[in-house]
Amino acid sequence: MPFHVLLEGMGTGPQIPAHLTRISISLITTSTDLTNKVVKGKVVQKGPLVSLAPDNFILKTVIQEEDSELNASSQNLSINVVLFGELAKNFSQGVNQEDMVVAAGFTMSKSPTVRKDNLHPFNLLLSGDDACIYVFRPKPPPDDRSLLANKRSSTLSAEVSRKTKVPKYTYVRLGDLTAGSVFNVYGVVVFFKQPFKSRGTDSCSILKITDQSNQNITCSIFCEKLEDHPKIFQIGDIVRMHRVKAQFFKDSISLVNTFGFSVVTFDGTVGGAVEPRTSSRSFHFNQEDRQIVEELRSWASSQALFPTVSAAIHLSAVQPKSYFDLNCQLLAKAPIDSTCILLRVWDGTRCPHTLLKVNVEPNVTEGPSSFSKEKENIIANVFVYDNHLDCARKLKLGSFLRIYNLRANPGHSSVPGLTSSQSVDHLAFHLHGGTSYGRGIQVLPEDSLDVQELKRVLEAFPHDDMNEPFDLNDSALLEVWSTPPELLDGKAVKSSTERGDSPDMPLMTLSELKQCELSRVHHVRAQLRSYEPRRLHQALKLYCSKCTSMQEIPDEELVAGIFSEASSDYEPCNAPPWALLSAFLTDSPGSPDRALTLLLPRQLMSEVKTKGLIFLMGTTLEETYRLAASYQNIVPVRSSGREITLLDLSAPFLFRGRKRHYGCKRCSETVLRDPSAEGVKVIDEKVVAEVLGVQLLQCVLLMKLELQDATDTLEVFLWTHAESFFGVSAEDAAANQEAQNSIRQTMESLCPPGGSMDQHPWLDLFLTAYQTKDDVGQNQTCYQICQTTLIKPPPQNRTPTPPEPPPPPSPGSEITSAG
DNA sequence: GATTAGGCTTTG
Repeated sequence: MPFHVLLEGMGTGPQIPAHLTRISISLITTSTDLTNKVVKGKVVQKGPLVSLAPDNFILKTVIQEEDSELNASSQNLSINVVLFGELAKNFSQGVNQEDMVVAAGFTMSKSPTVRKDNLHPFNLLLSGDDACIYVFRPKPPPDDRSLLANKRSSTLSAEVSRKTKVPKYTYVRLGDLTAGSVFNVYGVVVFFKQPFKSRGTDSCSILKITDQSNQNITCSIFCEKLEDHPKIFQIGDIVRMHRVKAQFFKDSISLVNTFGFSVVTFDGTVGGAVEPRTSSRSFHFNQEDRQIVEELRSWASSQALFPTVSAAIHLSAVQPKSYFDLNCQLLAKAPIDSTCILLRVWDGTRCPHTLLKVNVEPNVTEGPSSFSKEKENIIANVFVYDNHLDCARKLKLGSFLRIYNLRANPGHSSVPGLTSSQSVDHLAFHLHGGTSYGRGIQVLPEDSLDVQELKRVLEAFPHDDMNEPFDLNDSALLEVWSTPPELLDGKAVKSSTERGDSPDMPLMTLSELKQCELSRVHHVRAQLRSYEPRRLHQALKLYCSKCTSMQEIPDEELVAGIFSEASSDYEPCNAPPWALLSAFLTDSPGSPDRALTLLLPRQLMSEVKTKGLIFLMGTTLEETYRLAASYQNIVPVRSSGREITLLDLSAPFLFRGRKRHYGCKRCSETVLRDPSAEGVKVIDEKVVAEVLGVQLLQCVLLMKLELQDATDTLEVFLWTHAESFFGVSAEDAAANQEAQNSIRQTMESLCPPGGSMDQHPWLDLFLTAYQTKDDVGQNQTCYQICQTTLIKPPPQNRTPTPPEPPPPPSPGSEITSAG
């Protein structure tokens, strides 16, 4: 188990093995022997958990060594730690900022961000079975002694509890409650009300729960903080509450939370994952709890306690005048008046009834003020009233919501702030004031099934380039970029731009731009002060248009490892009927004999070198590269059992000349099939990907530039328009030296190394602005270069750059580097 | 170790 919670001052429980010795972070160098070494430090920064593929995560954190007796110097006491896989997930869930941790089983790599973050020149990498994190926790209060467990990790808590004495919680059936006493209970939610502000100091949630004793018990939960309330999303959810007091009210027993109260919620779906939802920093959960949840689920499903059909429906199923729950994504919002906010949402389905259009001033709209026509047609306008305003204001654009007890209202007469007259059968949606019927809004967690389903549907909708240049969510983008720490926890907010429709877009200074509203294209003239990454290969990323994830190009070593592992695992296997198998032994010097196998699709054999494709098994990465010079398409394969399969998708699935093509691990379902399908004239990467069930990753360029004019400096991204900016495709840049040289020369001409700013040419650029928000609601504005094409001067015209800006260029296609 | 509310039969 790579992740342990240690309880301070306790002699029992997991311990750091005695053979491990601690070294100071400051002493880590390439020549340090890392065998059996650990480092200890306090978590001073914790980045978000970034999902690279299902069950493959990455997380970056910074730890700082605190005690000075170990330090040889006070230099380099803080170090970036990158965690992979399950460990990253456990860390994300179980470790908080300020926690003291010990890392073991790490490897090192050079820190690419050392110049920027001034941290240790190396990063610690924690991946694989040897990697391990120990977390120190203060001794728990007597009441919860030994009950610490890691959030959401039942196996972990089981591990911890086996080794420590656990005074068990006992749970009482709802039929056995007696007034005046405090109990721990489990129950199935049959009714709930979102938390609302009470007249006292707290918010109040009302829920009604039941269990096998068939009692319906009303619970009033008072908590000051919203996050401490039960995280109930729907009827049928299961709650576990500790320390609730039973009391009589109106001839029946009800429950109220009391001191030390805690609550954990589970989805009620039979057979679903038992994932605890809670804000508790520590709680305990073991096999017995899992069993209780599963018993309650199956009991509830046999009882017809509530309609099996969820109250949540898609917009496509909405009936006028009905009440329903809606799972949706928030695209924009605008205040209407002091009692009403407009939320613009979609769920990717088309309502059969025409949706009401609402005209709102663009300058009061948060998010894009308009979308493409097609998208507008499926966006629902939701008017949110009164007590729900507080919650609505806090919602972040892009978040996934469940809106409870929404009313589909025909006509516009009841809609405030409208001037346009619209036909009465246009539907508007209202979340009325009050909390009856569970009315309210919940933000759905990203990992919920509802959100996963929503994302699937929304991704199928054609992307709206005009308004959403960033298909990728910003937090993933920022993470790929090793962004400054202040942005690391930034949550994604929908981005927006509009094409500037004025042919004479006014030029503005950078400082004016910073004051300016979003949702516009801006025209600036500036010099390039610096850029990142300095090494071009680091600017190349792989982007999946399906799941919109962005990832690094796997490094050579990793890929070579996959090849060598695959070739050493060779077993004799059967050729599929559509291919000829041809195997021979290779005895390249210095390596043991290996079987090298060619698999030739029969139909393509005659032209295998010209337009064909071969499957290759048993070669090293280097051999594959060499062979790729002679064959049009090479798909590396391996034996698995007696079958032939593709390699792990961390490796390229296809070599085409000097180009390598990668597939998305998350979105591909690979299968080995005959590529020589009838009617295919040219076999290219798209055809091969399609046949093999691979979701092709697109090679993209991503750079960060620092601009400067007389008034200010500004950091901007160059991404979606990078290829047209350089006039070079990212794919070419990945495969061909000439293309790389061209980009490098361009960057050097815009930002001459070692030159003074006088030698940096002035650039006319169009920029789009978009916004991210951090957890405390602070706005972060980001910029991207758009619609700007670099026009290179003819080579004979290599004169020094004029210090004065060039004359204004024609719009749309922009100039300019005179250097 | 007080207080809050104690579902609902909808409405802009």
